[in-house]
Amino acid sequence: MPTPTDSDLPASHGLYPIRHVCAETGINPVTLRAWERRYGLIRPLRTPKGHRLYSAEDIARIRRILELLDEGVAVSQVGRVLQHETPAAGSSDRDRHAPLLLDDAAFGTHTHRPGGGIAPHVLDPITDTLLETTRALDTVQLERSYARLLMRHGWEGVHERAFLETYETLREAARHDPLDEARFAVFTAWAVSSLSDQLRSALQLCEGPTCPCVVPASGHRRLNGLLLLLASARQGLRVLPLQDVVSPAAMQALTEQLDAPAIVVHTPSRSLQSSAFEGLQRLLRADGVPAFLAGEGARGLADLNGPRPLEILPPSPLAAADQLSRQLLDPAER
Amino acid sequence: MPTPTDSDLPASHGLYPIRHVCAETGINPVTLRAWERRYGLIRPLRTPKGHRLYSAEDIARIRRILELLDEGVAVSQVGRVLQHETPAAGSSDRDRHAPLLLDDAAFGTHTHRPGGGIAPHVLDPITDTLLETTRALDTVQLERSYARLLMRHGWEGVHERAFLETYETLREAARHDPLDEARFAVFTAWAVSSLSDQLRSALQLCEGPTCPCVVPASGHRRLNGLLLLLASARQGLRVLPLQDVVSPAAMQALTEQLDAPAIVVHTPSRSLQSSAFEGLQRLLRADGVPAFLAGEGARGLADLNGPRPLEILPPSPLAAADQLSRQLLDPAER
DNA sequence: CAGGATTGTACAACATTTGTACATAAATTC
DNA sequence: GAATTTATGTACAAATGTTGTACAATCCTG
Repeated sequence: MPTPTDSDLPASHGLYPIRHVCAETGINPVTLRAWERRYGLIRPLRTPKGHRLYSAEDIARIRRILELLDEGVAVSQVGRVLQHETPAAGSSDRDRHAPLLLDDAAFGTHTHRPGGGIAPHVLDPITDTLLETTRALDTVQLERSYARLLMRHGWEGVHERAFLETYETLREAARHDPLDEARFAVFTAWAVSSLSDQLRSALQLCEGPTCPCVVPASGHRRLNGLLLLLASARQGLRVLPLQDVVSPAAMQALTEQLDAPAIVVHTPSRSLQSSAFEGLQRLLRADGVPAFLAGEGARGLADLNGPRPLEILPPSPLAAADQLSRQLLDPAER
Repeated sequence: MPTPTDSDLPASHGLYPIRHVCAETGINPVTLRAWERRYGLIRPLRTPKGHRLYSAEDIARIRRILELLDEGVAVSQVGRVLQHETPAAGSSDRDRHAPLLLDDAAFGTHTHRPGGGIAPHVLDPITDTLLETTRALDTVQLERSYARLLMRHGWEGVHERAFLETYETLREAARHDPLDEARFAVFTAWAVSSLSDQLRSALQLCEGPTCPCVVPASGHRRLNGLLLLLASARQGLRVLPLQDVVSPAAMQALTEQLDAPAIVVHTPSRSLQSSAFEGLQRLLRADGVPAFLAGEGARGLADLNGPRPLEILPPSPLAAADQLSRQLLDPAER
């Protein structure tokens, strides 16, 4: 067994003690340890007694860190950058340079990997991307992927079809595999939050009369409702989102108070507690401003006869939004 | 349609502190902050402690702003121009740069609104403001008011008490008056959306292991759950929000896949369909990583004996988040 | 020209970041 | 076994940031 040469490096193993690394890079050992402790920037191997052993890659990584620092990146953020620079490196590497504690297991390698998992290729390529990214269960990654898709294909391009298609595909897959169920849950949560967010932004730019919209609070129609709201708001229609559990009385009061020109009601899921469902029926049957019926089940609700004018919107959220805004917005302002 | 630059978004995912941005662009940090405060020209990300982090895009945007200023455009108008220039690129971006706050305009210490105050002053003044604003049923205004409160009292100041107090007050009022029910619905919808949005932003800065959190999908505990998630994320804990309808199997799969150090379960509403409720019980009874129980009813769930370690969190969402992050995050000098 | 809004900057009071120092214990080297 | 190096935890301090408030110089506008 060759003893490590005294003065210099045990280069035979390619592993260097901290003193060598510091001499090489000019960093104070204390700093190097602080980086490791605080940000997990480098995670050297250890001797059985705990002494650090840096590999050549570690040193290269440190050099890269110095570059980034020089560039002005905050030390606390360097880790994130590096993580994105070396996404596909072997998972062992990833473990080693993870932030402080353990790290997440998978994260979206997301290079077009047609050999991949769940999705057959009949699907829209956009859907494919979304699905692929969702597999990693990393919402931040999902966010990025989504932003990129938006940039490439435009809002309509992504939401015309792919968005709901992704949702449905995942929903289907969720039936068979618990992990897919988890993916479905994560995607749904993210989607709802993202759409709500966009809705809020879009509404800031809307003017004109407010139009209360009753949309499903839960269930698989929820995204449809949100898409309808968002698409309408993007056209400039100032919608006011309400969940389908509001009482008819509240809706009436609201409509009056706001002097709303119309209300929109999205078909609720069948599973909705019948009390709420009946509430909606009662609302529609009551007198008042015109009501627009959205969603696949709209036709079924249109039979109610009452004094309130009812109008059926197309099943596609985007198309429905088009028609809505066409009828409710003053053409002069657009 | 060929995309002009199909190159991926920012090659550098670096996030820069304000000092670097200022050195780079020559703007006084004070000015940069004033632009943000007054016109929302750039809305950088924030570290959990509130330090600004500018992305490469942000810097590019600042350069563009300087160009416009040079062209003679008024600072106050730059936002409008930019918004027009960048039409449909991710709406979330639009939100990030939306104008929001007022400035030096001395908004009085909220003594009396000329519109006639109804709320008795036993309530927190912050609550009072929120209630007052909610009366108008205008979410955009609510947004502004909220932003102002945040500025004045800080996030904790607003959410420690006032936020939920407002919610409960409205919920109570909703029982008696349809219009108040409508207000309650509007406030809730807005609150959920706002908190979700903040959560998404906060998560972008979180590192470390992902911690799945089961929170109520609906009902009056929903905001509690969201607050817990958000407060935790603000401390740097990378939570993964899941609604309380996920199956135990999915949770197990998820936990394994992510190699999560623990799971968090917020007490569901009693009204939760018993199947889902039992699912949670089953999940808690199963073997696995430690589970933290949050919410007022946590104590009631802790009796289950199973192999999984259970720990009860304080009922206040903020306090719970504190404890959570203290136990799950690396104790390195925070 | 007076009164008001715009807009860049200054300052105070306080919090965070981050490199480094120190004390103590343990390992390594000679 | 003495001298040196390292690990770990705690602690600091200087630089940097943050918010709220204030103010002066401009620029409008009637």
